[in-house]
Amino acid sequence: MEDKEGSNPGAEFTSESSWTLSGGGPDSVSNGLNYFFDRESTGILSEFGWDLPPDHADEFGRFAELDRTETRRELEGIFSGSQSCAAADDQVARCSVSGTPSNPGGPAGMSTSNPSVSSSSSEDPPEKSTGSGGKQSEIPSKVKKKRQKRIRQPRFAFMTKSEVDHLEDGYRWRKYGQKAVKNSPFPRSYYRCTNSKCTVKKRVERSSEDPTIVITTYEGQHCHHSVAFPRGGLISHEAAFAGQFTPAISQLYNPGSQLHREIPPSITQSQSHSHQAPIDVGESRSELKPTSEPPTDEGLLGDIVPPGMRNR
DNA sequence: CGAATTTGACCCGCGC
DNA sequence: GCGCGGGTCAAATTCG
Repeated sequence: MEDKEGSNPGAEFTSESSWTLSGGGPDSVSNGLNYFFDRESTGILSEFGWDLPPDHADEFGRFAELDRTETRRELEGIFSGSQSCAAADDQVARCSVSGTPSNPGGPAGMSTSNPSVSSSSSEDPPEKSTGSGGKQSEIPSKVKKKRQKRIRQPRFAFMTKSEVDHLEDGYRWRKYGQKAVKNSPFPRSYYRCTNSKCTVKKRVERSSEDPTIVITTYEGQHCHHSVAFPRGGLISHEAAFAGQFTPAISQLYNPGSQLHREIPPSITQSQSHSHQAPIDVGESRSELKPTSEPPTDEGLLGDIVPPGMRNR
């Protein structure tokens, strides 16, 4: 079986190591590592709840809100056609966030407005957790209970060059499903945060195009601390994050700007991976394009604070 | 023994 | 309206 992600407590999980995606890994896969950010990814951060200065947000705010349909389609499109992503540039990946269908305010709202919004979209789903939606086996196959409508929450996908599927991100996840992915020999795994109050989910799959690339998609925001970062550290992490991020961003877009909030869920992993990058889940495949000149900052995303911590 | 994972079935939404 | 594929559930199984 596989080692459970996040199963290892923060003990050996220094904020630095855990959130560092740079290919620092002992066995980083040969090629380069690091990851790259581009406009989209930054926008995503914002969309996902990481506040970016307005100007920045605006600058990177090309993340149009997507209605559920688009969202889903884009997302699926990207994944099913992950080739596009991977193909874009074997070294580059991107991320994106999809809008929250049920949330009129849309992702944008939650992003820059206020910290507490984190729950705005990620909380409403009374749909699950309680299993409300669903038990079906317990009912006669003929009288199955209808599930509640699925409520999509903002998503944030990352492409990571890694040999392991399970990337440490400081949270504990419970696998609740696995599905074969069309056009891909690799299955997609579904995980849910083990925190009962947390509705965050994530999907993990490998790119059919490049098996070394792991695509991790997060949905929702954590409402608790990560295992890796039991408490505090927010400031420092923030600072660190901003400090490390800004350069990269400014490098590409607008110097002087800085991130204000934490980082998205997971972007980490402790094992072998050579690089990771966010994927724009909300963008159409056709728009996926490699970043012109990806920064090679190894610490680019080191020291990140998961969204969930922002509420602290 | 409790927790996590596996796995098949079922539901839902979308495209045709 | 139908079929397909994604996403989720939960019983069974495995693991610590």
